[in-house]
Amino acid sequence: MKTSRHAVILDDQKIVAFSLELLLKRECRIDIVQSFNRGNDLIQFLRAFGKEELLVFLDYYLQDENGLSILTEIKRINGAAKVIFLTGATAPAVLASMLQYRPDGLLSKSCELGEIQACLAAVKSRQTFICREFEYILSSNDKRAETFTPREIEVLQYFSNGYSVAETASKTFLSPHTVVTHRRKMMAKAGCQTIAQMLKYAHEHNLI
Amino acid sequence: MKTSRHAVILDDQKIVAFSLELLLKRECRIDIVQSFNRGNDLIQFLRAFGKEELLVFLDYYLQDENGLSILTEIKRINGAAKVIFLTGATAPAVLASMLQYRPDGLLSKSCELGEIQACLAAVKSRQTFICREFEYILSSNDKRAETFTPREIEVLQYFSNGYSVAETASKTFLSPHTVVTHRRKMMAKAGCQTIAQMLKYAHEHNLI
DNA sequence: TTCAATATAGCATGAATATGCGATGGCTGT
DNA sequence: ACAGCCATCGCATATTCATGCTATATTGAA
Repeated sequence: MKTSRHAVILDDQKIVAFSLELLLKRECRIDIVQSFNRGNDLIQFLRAFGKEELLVFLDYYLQDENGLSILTEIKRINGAAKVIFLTGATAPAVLASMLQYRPDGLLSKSCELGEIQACLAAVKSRQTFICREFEYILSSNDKRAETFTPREIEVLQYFSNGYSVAETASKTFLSPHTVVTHRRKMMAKAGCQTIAQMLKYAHEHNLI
Repeated sequence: MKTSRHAVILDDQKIVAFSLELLLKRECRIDIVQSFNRGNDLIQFLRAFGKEELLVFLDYYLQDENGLSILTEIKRINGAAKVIFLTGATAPAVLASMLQYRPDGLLSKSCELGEIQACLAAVKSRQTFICREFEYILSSNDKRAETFTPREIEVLQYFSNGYSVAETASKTFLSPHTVVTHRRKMMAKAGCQTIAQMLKYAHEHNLI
C-alpha cells in the first residue's frame, strides 16, 4: 500500500518551520519534509515537483502575504496535493474563510499531536479533517455579523498591512481590477468611503 | 566543564512547543527539554525544580497572558535560570519593553537556527544575546526617533478615525496645507508611504 | 541670543483612490 | 431551470493622496 511520504511546510517563522520538519519526520512517519518561508519559494518548488501526491502544511498569516491565495495557487499547480492549514489564527471569520477554500485539513497550532496524526489518516482516505478546537469555534460562530466573503477578508488583510492595490494584486495573483472590486464591495457593505475608514471598521470587528 | 543540559519552553501553541522541544534536543545538544503551554504550569514546575541552572525559552504572546510578568516570576523563583525570549513579535515598542525586563536573550522565531546556538553560547558566558533581526529593528527604531509632536498625534487621531485631509482641517481649524504637512512629517518619521501604513504603524506603537 | 524644533501655510504634479456602470462565469440551493 | 451570491475582469472620471520645494512665526533650550 502506498503512503504519503513527502511533505512540505510553509511558515514564515524559520524556527517554527524547521521545528515542524522535525516533528513530521519523527512523530508522523513522513520521510521527506521540506520547509519554506515565503510563498513564492513554495510555488517555485511545486512547479518543479510535478503532479505527484504531496502533503502541504500552510500557515495563514505569513510575512507580507496570506495563505488563502497560496492555497488556490497550489491546487492549480498540483491538483493531487493535499493542503492542510496549520495555523495560530482563531477568529471565526478567518477560520470560516479558510474553510471555504476547501483545504484537506484545518489544524490549530494549539492542537494535540494526536490530531495531526488523525488528520493525516483522514486526508489519506480523502476526508476533510478539522481539529476539535476549530470545530468548536466554527460551530459557535454566529453568522449575523459576517457579511464579508473570504476573498474580501483576504484582500482586507493586505490593505491592513499597508499594501496598495497593485501590490495586493501581485500577492494574490489577481488582476488589480478584481482587487479594486473586492475593496469597493467591502466599503459598500461597511459604509466606508476611504481605506482608513475601512481599516477602522476592520479593527473594531476583529477582522484583522 | 559543566554545561547547561536542562531547558524548558513556554509557548501557548502546543504543536510549536513540542516541535521546539525536538529542535533543542536534536540541534542544540540539550539533554532534557520540557514544554509548557500555560504560565502557571511552568511556574509550578520551577518551584519544584529548585535553584539549579536552567534555560527557559519564553514566548511573548500567550493565551490570556503575557511573557513579561512570567519573566519576573521566573527570576524570583530561580535567580540562576537563564531566560530567553523566543517570540514572533516584531513591533519595536514590544521588543523594547521585553528588553527592559532584562532577559538573557532575545530571539526571533524567524531567526536562523545558528542564532539559537550562538545565543546559548553567549548566555553560557553570561552575555546578553539579541538576534540580528531584533538588533536591527531596535537600532533603526532609535534612529527614527519617532517622537511625534502633539499636533501630529492630534492629526493622526483624526486620520485613524477615517477623516480626510479636508475634514481634519475643518475639525482642527487648520489649513488643509498644514494638515498635509503634519501628516507627511509623521510618515517621514515612521517611514511610511501611505495612510494605511501609517495606521498600521500607529497601531503597532499604541499611538491610537 | 542664537539655534533647533514646532506650527503654520503655500504651489505644483504625478500617483493612487473612489465610484459609476458595466460584463462573464461558477457555484448553491430550490 | 433558475435565482442569487461569489469571484473574476474591464473602462472612465473625479477626487484625494503623496511628495518635491519653499517660507514665516513662535517658542524653548543651549
